[in-house]
Amino acid sequence: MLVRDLLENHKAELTAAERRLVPFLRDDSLAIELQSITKLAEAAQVSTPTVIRLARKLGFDGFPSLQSAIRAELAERIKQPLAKLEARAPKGQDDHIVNIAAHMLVQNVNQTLAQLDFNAFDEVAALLGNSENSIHLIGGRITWPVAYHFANHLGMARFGVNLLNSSQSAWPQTILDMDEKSILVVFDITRYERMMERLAEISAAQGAKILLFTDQWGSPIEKIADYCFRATGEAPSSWDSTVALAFLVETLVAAIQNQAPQESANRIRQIEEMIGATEIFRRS
Amino acid sequence: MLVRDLLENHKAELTAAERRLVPFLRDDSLAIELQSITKLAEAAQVSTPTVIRLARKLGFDGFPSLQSAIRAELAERIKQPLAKLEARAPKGQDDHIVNIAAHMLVQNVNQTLAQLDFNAFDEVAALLGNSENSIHLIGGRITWPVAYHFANHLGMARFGVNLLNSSQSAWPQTILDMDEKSILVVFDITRYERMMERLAEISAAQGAKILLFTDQWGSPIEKIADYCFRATGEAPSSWDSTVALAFLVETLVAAIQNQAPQESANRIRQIEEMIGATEIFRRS
DNA sequence: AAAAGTATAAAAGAAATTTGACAGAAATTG
DNA sequence: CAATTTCTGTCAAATTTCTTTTATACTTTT
Repeated sequence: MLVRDLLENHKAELTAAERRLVPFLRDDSLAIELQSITKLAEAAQVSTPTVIRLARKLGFDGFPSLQSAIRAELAERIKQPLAKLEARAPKGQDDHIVNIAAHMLVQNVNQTLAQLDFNAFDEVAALLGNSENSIHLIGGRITWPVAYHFANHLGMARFGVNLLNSSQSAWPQTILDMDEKSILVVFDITRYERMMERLAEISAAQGAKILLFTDQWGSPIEKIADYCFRATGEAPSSWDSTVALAFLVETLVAAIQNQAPQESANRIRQIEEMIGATEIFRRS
Repeated sequence: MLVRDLLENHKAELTAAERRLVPFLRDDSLAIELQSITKLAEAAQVSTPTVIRLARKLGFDGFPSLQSAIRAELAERIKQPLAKLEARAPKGQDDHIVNIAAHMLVQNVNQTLAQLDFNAFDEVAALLGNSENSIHLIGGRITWPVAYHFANHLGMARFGVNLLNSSQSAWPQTILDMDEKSILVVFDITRYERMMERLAEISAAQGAKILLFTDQWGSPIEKIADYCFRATGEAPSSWDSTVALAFLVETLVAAIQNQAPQESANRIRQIEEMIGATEIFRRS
């Protein structure tokens, strides 16, 4: 039962001083601001014993219990930027791995969004969309497919996209080309790979901008990265999920495309034509 | 100056354990929930002295100062009545592309789950987990990274996983090897690729089982596939999202691992040891 | 091998809560 | 209107909880 409802249920028993407290318990921002019983009492112009007496009347142990109940409710309310997934496995299969995974997915994306700096996101989209900059991408053991996916779509939107090979022998010539007009996009999640850190350091020294995609723990590359996005990757297996990373990447692609819808459309038409020409693909 | 900015400014000085704390300081709901330094430390899996060191590094007296700064900011943000419910994306950014994309993601996964045959899912997991079967994977222009991702994880769980190259010159020898003990995993979304259909037909003729991952419209390969999963891929760009596909794939990996947790654990340990031996990766 | 970083645990310190006693105010009642 | 009851605030002391310090051992990195 929510604290609001408790207040409603007990309103008949409340005394004048206690009623003065009610608005302070119902207002979210005040609940956050007024951390101690003393501050709350002062704000509501009552005494601290009155606060405790009210908490007891509502059925709590004392003030801390009441306060943590309020906070838990507030946190729960703020927590859901994403709608919960609806689908369920039939017949009491609530604990089917698919449902567990779906649950984790929502959590991962929620947490990723919670940490996302929208301004940085927009800046990065602008940076990557600007074809004066050359883009180099590198992924790790697990994240390489995501880097490929990103490179694939970036390549459809613009020129100058280069996916680095996982074998380091091909790196030197790429590094040589890096300058202030270069962006190195690094995907680095646990277990963080030392060579990627080196690559980032060297590239940064050449003047390249570093854009890092990492996990909830944060790669050491964060220290030198110009932009950094963390994507939570909890999974019901021993390995980390890269779904939230893929989500970020696809959304960046969408943002870039939306920046220059006209150019984008042109380029897509050209690609489509080329696909038709090479006849690799089936119609429709 | 906001705590977020302080974190950004000091990110170069932060150590690994301190970085682990960052998401907990940036996420609103966590800031509300985690009241004491002890709970925060436990949640972020660091020690309480680490929390205090970070607080000092950011310029605060101690943990309480840091915490009240965070709460003050949060209260300020929540205060604006309009933004009350969505404290996340500030100032009417409801239509920010990230929010739209998140919305679409949920829809995609919901639709994918609604269409998912749980029995088929379990059967496929058993099939793929059985190391008597050899597995061949093929992906298309857009879906190749997902195929790679799947192959990557399957390869960590078992032997006999073979990712087919996108260039068809290498296909014949693979096709030759296919028999009743073979499984061909095909990723085929619009624009459906004719060569993949051919490959599936030939493989089926050889006796191989066909497992198809496709989009909401359904690839023509569905006709000959033994198992078929549809993953919806609406995206706020001109291209389709493969996030729901990646979700299915990762969940299958989890299901396979859960079938034989012991073997899995052994294999993982071996992999970890090998990683240590080759010294490619940084510890922890 | 040395240095930096980190966890643990115990102890000290600080802050907040709670208690209890009491007195004054307000409301109620006869 | 006076007596009574209830409510409330003040204050100080007791208690509890939380934070901070310190020292040590262990791990990781250089």
